[in-house]
Amino acid sequence: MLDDRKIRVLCAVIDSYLREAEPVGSRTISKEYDLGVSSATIRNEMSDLEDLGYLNKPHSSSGRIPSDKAYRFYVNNILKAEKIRMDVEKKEDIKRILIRESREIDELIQNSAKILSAITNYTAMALSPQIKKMKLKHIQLVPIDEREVLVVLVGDSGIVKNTIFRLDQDIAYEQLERISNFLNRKLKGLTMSSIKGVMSGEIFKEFYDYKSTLDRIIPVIIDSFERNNDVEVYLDGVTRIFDFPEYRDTEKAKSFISFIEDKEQLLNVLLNNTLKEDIEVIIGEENIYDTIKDCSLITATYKLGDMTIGKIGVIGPTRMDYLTVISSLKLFSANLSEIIEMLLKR
Amino acid sequence: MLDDRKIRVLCAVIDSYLREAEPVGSRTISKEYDLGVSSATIRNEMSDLEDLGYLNKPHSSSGRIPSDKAYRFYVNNILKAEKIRMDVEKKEDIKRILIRESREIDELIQNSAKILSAITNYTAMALSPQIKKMKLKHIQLVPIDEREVLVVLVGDSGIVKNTIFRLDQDIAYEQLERISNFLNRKLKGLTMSSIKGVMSGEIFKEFYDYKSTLDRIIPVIIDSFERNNDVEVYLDGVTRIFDFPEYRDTEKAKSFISFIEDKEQLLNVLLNNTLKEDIEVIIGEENIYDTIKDCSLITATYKLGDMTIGKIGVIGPTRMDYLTVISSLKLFSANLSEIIEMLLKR
DNA sequence: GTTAGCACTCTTCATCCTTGAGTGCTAACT
DNA sequence: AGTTAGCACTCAAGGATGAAGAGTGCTAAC
Repeated sequence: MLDDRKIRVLCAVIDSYLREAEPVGSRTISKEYDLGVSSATIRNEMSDLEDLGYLNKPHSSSGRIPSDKAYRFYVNNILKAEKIRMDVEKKEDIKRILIRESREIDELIQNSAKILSAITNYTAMALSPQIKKMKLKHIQLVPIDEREVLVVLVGDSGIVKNTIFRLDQDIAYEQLERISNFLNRKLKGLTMSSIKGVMSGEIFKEFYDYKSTLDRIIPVIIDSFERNNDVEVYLDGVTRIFDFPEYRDTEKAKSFISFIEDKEQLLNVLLNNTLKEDIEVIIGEENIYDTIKDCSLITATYKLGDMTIGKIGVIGPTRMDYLTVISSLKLFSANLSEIIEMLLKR
Repeated sequence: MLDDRKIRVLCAVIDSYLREAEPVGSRTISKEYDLGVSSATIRNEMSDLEDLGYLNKPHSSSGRIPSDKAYRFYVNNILKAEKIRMDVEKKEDIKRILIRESREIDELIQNSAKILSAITNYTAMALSPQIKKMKLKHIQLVPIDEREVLVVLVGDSGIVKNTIFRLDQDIAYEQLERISNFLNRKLKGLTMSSIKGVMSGEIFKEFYDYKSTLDRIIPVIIDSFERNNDVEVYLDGVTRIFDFPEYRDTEKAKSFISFIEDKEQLLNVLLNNTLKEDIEVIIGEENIYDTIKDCSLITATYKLGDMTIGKIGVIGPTRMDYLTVISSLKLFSANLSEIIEMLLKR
């Protein structure tokens, strides 16, 4: 579709624009990029590229800037093909820092966002592990007093969730103990999200003696999962957006930050998409929210074993250093998965 | 020190400037505030007020704007004296909403910040209850497997803190059980912060049989308090700062948001100060951080019983609607204390 | 197909001027 | 002695103008 020279011109425009944040003229390219043709030829090529939708002009006598389509082409065809390989040394450096600074998983995720933002100079965000995907390692009912019971759920990633609930009738300590043991036997090893189905089903039949008690406790436990949408989103470097000339305008900065501050939208954006690819790049208009249609969002997943349990990503103007961001993210993706596994076996 | 007319002029300047955000001229005052004197007289008064440090001029031929000293005078002498009384109806409205929307304490605090920001149009922040001030209601050691133990601490406000720790030696279930009971007996009712002292002291003597086990467990529990500085800060309406003309400038907005985003600084500011007054007003230069020397910060406390356990506040430009903010905060302070008590007795 | 050359477009920036709001001072008034 | 009117002066804000510069698109020649 695009011949070789058009691609080289396009890449030159992108490269220049990524660095300078100014519309790129034909003369700039002919002087600074060794394409072996004159500015007039490049002018013609750029005109073609504009017709094809890869370049835009802010006004009739200005240089060109890359369109979303250009960035998409760049990411899919130029970057994917070549040179994104991991800098092993850098990876290990970061790994060392992360391990040194992080004692718990949430702290690890938060530190990752911090370092990622520092490395890339963009706003970074990271999702804490999703508890619904965890396997249950232990469940315990702890009596606090005659009327209060604490349900403690421990996941295999060491994440703990607890809920206190009150009963309208006393429960004997031994009874709780037996229910605790029973639930443990039945539920241990299941993923948190599958527990719901099991709980409402067979358990009652198998453990009929305690039906009246279970009747009261189980809804509480299920409810605790229902409400358990509290995946934490860690942000770092929010104000870096101000460093980009495209956000000099207060209105734009405001709408960006409003978006970032809205946890719900942020979760939608981070969780909505497929999780199929390890690295996902969403460019400008591809975003589902209008407020960030001039932003690009790049996310990577991290895993526990072979299960994807969380995400880490970067958001910034579409004029983004895709190469650096993507390679940084690959590195974080790998590191996080490794460190989490390590933390758990510690 | 200030005669009556000077005070009236000063109040007029403040009133006008709070509303218009523009330097106030003598003519404006003589026309819009019924002081019964001509603009020339007001001009003389304003000149005096400038000499006394209550007014400033952005440039030699502009109107005056109030200084920090003026706002301080206004808050201390004008507002304190009169008209800050609680709008009981409004208080009850808000109380109803808060109760309806909040099931847990943390949710309550977060919702409070949200509503406070919506009411005042400033950035609101709220501190979750400080766990160190809580009384311990229950402590439980839950065995997860042979080498792992979960320590669960339940505070009297229902806040739960847990830490998993690993032992280098197996512990029998019954032994844990007995330690658990023992710790409960010993520590229940103490404030979290006083536990540290007790733990490292007498316990060993009284329970010598378990010394070897306690030796390993206790440091972990203490450590969990040490690290337990994780008071949550909830923010809401961060981007409202953009609505104020004094923050049109991107640099200013950036430094404000950088400050707000830095949890550590924020905690310092919120916790550093005395807690003596129910309502605390910090104006401009009185702030300890340079980045917010053109902001005012108004905070209120909320209590559990007679113990102050948290704070809620508002931050914005020194040109702030002190009256509205202070009366709103009084109302939230009262509501929060009442609702928390209610939630706990539920 | 490529290139040089040129007319044309459009933004940016500096300069200049006008306008208007506001002050400070002085002299007259009560 | 305090108050006021009047006036000269200052300064910021806004609009108009014009030159400079970057860039394009087209044409004609290579």
